[in-house]
Amino acid sequence: MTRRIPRATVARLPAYLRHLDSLGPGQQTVQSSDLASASGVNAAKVRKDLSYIGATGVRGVGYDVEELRNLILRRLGLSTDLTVVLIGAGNLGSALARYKGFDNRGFHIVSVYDIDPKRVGKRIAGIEIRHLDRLEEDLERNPADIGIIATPASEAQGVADRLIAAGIPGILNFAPTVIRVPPGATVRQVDLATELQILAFYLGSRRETGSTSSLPERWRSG
Amino acid sequence: MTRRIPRATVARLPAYLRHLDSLGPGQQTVQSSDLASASGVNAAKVRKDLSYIGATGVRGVGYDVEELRNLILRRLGLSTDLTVVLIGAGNLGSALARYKGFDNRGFHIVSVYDIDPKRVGKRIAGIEIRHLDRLEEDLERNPADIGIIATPASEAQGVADRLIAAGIPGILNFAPTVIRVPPGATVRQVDLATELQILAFYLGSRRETGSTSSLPERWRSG
DNA sequence: TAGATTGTTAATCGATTAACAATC
DNA sequence: TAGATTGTTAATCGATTAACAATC
Repeated sequence: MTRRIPRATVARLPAYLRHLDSLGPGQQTVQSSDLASASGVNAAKVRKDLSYIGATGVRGVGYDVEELRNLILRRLGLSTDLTVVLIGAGNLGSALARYKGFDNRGFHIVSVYDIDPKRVGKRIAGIEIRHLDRLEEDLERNPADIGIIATPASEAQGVADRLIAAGIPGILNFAPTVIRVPPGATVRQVDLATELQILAFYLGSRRETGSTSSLPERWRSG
Repeated sequence: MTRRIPRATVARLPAYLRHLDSLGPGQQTVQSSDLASASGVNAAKVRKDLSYIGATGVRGVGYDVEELRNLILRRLGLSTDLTVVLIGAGNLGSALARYKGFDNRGFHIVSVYDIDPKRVGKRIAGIEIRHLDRLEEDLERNPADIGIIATPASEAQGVADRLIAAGIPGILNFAPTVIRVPPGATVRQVDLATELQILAFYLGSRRETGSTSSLPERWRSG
């Protein structure tokens, strides 16, 4: 019954969810074409994605918004809230600790760790910064679902090893380095500078081909 | 000669670059297998990627580190530094303004904008926060290459429209909403909560299949 | 020459899309 | 019934990989 869900489909489900959340309470149904234009894909792909997760719509009508929303949440494993520990209370780590988009969507940062004595003991967004030495004992008492790494690159692999040894199955890594985890654990990598570098490539090719002049009138500069 | 470089290849070039940058000055050559293990892909794929950008190695030896580094930089359009404007000096925006990884890799944030009177006039990382009303006149005087959007979702599309009308060809969007740009312009989307949601899926399937017990000994918790 | 590693082919795999029958 | 939209097939496209000849 539940076939394997392709990676590319999983990566699009949050976008569908975001669109469903943006609809007013009056909107009881949604069409594949709506979801498609709201998430920048083809309508056929939306229907295929939804069929992978076992969603069924009504021909001539569309999909029930509430039902679809619940199904996506369930399939993503978000039926219950998840707890998160954050390692690294520097510049980026502090911003992540304060970021409202996590709590809003059911990800609760329960503790923040650092090794800098100037930071340990202070609070960010109401959460006390604890010394990284406490990580294992804390996690033994209160297991968490996800670890976010916002340390310098040099520390990232070591921190990841400790998180996984302490039973954390999933890591979101913001340090600009690839980290290795054993089978069964999962990492996702977000590298901010890499995003700009990829963007630079597409600007570069645009400049070379001189495609500025092919921009529609209203978009042209000057 | 220069064939089109596949999207997936472009997305991996920054990872190769990062590995080359991590090598000591003693390392004059690098093998496809090194690059592969450092960036989590197959060695054949590395060689294919490198052949797309026109890199040539020496059979039995490998690739020249310095030459390869320069070639990747050139192909990504990073031979010269790029200028960046940042819109939104809130929590995340401020962290991005202070993020050292941008400047280090040749992306210079030249100005920061906000509409909140409590923020306008203050400084982050030495850069004065200007009122968003000034955006167009500033960009006319000093064109920029990239705009980073770190506003609330509700403002993101409007800001993107203004950036593009003012001649900015590339946007990195951190607001949790899809933004549309005309052909010729490029957007990349980074949605922090989406990353956690995708991660949650893989934890979920792990829990269901009970694969904890298949983890190698040293990784098991407890 | 012997050993090593590239460069490329060909097979495979997975994702995307057009198109249309099914059916509300 | 007529109109609309799903669900799925089949074709296409693009990315990945094993394998090995080429060659330093």
